[in-house]
Amino acid sequence: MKYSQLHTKTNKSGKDFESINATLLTKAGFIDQTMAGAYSFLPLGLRVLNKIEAIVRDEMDKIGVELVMSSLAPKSLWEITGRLETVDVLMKTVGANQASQLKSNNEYVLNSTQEELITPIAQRFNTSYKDFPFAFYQIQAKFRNEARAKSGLLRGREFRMKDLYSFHTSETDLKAYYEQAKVAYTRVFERLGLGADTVMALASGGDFTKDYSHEFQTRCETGEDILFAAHSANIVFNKEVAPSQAPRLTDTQEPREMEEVEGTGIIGVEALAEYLKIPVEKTTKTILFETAEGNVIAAAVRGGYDINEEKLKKVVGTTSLQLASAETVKRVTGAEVGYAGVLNLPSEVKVFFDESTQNRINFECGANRTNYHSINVNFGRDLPMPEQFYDFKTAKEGDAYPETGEVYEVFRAAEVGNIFPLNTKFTKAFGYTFTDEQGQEQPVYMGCYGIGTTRVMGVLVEKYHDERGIIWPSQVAPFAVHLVSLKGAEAAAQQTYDQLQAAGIEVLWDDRDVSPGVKFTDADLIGIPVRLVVSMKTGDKVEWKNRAETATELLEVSAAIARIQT
RNA sequence: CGGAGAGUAGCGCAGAUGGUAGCGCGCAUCGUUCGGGACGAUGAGGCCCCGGGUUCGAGUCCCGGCUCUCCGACCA
Repeated sequence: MKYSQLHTKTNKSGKDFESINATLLTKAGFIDQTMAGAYSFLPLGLRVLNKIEAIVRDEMDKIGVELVMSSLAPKSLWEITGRLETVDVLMKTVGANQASQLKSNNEYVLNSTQEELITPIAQRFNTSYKDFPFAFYQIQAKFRNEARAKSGLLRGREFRMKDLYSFHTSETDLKAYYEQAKVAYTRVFERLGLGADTVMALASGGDFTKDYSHEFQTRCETGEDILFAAHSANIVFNKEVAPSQAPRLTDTQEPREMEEVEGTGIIGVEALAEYLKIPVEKTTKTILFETAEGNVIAAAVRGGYDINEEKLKKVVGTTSLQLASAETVKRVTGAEVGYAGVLNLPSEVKVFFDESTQNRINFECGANRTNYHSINVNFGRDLPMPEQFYDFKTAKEGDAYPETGEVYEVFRAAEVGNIFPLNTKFTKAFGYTFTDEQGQEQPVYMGCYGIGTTRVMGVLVEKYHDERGIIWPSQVAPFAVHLVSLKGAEAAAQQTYDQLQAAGIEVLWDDRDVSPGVKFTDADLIGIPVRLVVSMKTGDKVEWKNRAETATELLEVSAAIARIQT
């Protein structure tokens, strides 16, 4: 293709976005921002997206069959699963109103994922055990009304995703397929050029599943997720679920007499530690929650840590936790919010201690008295030694994996894929059962598997660029060759272009009448792997340069073609 | 959803204290250039985000919207 036929162009004096992928892809003419979180894919960008999706499609065809579902759904489908209310990023239309010319009063959903559509489709055609297992997938735009779209293609309101759904007669079969899907995903990311930096991490299944979900995460400084890797155990956790062991304290102080000290208006462990002139680790953060069952519980972590409510829920054994209201705090502790401690709480308030609170001598905690803090508190003297210490803090750098004691490697990553064992969550909602060999109705098990193809494109740019522009891995590059012709070599360029095309090589020919410098800087910005220059200097040969390198060499056109084809 | 900033030519921006809009890039024409963002000359291009208000007069001041960007919260 000739550059002049793209009808888009680079804009090197354009605005720098905060994210590298949005800046480079916009300046180089791959995408155009319509609004926050929504982008048009221009001719160059579409070519890259198509290549990414072709790789995904090729691997998915091995484990499923492709279809495409409607993006629009009636809200009734989403009411069946209850997700109309629980998915807060769901895009919903409003019904006809006085300001609208719509005759229909229907309300619609723009699907954020398509369990609500695929489950009835699967059900219609597959109700015998003989039909199982099977999987459908599609690649299509998804809509999520993110509160804040950001980071270019990494977090959009409209984005493209490959979503695959598998159906099984048993949890065992689902698990077996799930492992196959992991293998297929690993191959996809290898082929996309992200293999070396992509790991599988355990993450929260959210509303989808009580089990862990599995995320495919690519190391990336601008990624939104923080991962904790325990290499000795070959396991990686998303920060949201990482079990953690705080660095052990070796305290040799002599126990001192407990006392209450005034600290009017001092709230928060940092300020408190400074005020009391003690290390933050000696302070204790005590938070009161109300459980789904209506009980009030107290959770204590050592200063410097945050409470991870998901982890705490599992420890407490409840389905939801809500921060206790100011009134409840006052009723239970007798003090205003900010002075809750673990001493002298009413017996009906169960206290949970995080393991980070152990091995401390003379620690601090709230006095359950407004404006007062207790210091020189010791287990076994001022309050009984807890029967058990738990782990419900949010892991932080320096913490260890409890199973092995290995200090985690902590790094940022971007989520490029996510797979969930849904089990019967959706099939139950739709009453989807199959008939087994004995003629009995049995529940259908289900899994779902996503890859954000537009996000992958953003991640690729985040990882593969330099100060001059993008450096596409060849398997996803919009073209294999960027042919640059300089003044006076028009005929030779045309001939080279024809030869490349005849050889079936995807070539972008910069046929514009602009100065050499403009063409070279644009070629670097666009990032096609191989640049071939034809000029008066090169005669009947072409100059070869790899985008990622500075060295050039002069080659016969046929030799260049042969090299590209291998 | 909390906090901060912004909206002026296709793009990026400047326009104290109110007086009828400018720069760079890009675009058009001509000429000179031509291996790492060339140069000169000429020219086209504006509902200054929208709606109210104050004023003789508003891009500028006031009120109300909308949109975008950034930080944080959230993120199946």
